[in-house]
Amino acid sequence: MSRAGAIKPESDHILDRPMGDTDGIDFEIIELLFFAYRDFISDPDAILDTSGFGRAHHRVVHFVNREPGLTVAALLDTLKITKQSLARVLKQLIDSGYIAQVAGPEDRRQRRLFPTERGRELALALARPQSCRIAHAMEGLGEGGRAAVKAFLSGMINPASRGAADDQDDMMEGHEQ
Amino acid sequence: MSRAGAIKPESDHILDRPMGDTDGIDFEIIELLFFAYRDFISDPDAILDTSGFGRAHHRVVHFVNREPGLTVAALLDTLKITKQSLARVLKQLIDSGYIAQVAGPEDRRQRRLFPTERGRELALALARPQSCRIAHAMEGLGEGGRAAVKAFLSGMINPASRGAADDQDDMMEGHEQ
DNA sequence: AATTTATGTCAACATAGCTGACATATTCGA
DNA sequence: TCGAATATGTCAGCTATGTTGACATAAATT
Repeated sequence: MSRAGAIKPESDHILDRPMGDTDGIDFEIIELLFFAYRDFISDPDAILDTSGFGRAHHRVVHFVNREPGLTVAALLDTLKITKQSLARVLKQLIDSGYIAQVAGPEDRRQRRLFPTERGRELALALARPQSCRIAHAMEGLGEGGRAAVKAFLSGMINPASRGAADDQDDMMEGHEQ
Repeated sequence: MSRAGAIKPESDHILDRPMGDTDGIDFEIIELLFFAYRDFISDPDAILDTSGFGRAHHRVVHFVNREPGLTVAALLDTLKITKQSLARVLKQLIDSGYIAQVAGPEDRRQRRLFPTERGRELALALARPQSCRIAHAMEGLGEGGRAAVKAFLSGMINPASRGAADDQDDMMEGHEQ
């Protein structure tokens, strides 16, 4: 038994009872998600530290490798950041030879983004430990369990922000290409 | 040459084939986690924006409410940040009356952290939409599916960093009373 | 009494977001 | 054809949140 017994709240109305699963709130899953995601990104973070890049670079390299030829606008939409924010990391990735730009074949204002071999290797190196972690977390789950995990994660995503993860259902403004 | 010109790939060896589930890497779950977590924290973010706090405050308020009376050292260990980083947000939360400090009953060097009523309300308000999102993502899953989700998330967490989420198995150095 | 521990604090710095303003090339519409 | 809209780039500065390193203080430990 730990805490909270002997301390003396002064006048400030202090609460010493833990916020538990009263109120019908699922604190267990909330915290599991927090810790799971934190450790999930710690793997690539360790690699990135050695190469001088950060998480922002990771995301860019990842999505460019997943959808070569995507436009800057599409990438901004996926990442939900501003172009000024993207510009900083994208420039570094281009200058270091991880990503290349090609003027759009039809609309030459566009800069379509492609990975170089180097960029592909980086993306794979970053994804590998994450995939291992996922495989480990999945082991012991049957087909139904794996399906449940996917359904759960999909259900956590805002319907509007369905990005590259499942890109059927690409509502109205499909003015890309 | 202010901008990178009419770009042409020429010699730079560009890849135009998507990085797919070749290589045995589970990109689908990697991306589902990315989008799920991003939308998961967008709910509290929206609330925090209106109250002048950020994600860092959210985490502090959350864990202090989950374990009233925890020490600064314990909180640092859970959050895995430096004390200087914590100090900034903790000071604001104390000054605004969301969290109170009480000298430890046995070791008076400690500052044990407790939520005020105000702090409890904030923590609940932040947790509520997240819990709703989780409930929505879980609906349609049976008992087995929910268990699979928990097992999966637990399996994603580093064994060493088991924090408040499941605190059985609180290995050796249990000098935290 | 000396040391260690728990915490606080100052200063400087890095990353990665943001807004606002403006430039340039290209496409599109009147 | 010309002017407006679009896709992108860029400059400047701000904020939030993390980092290191150095040092201060009070309380516990030896």
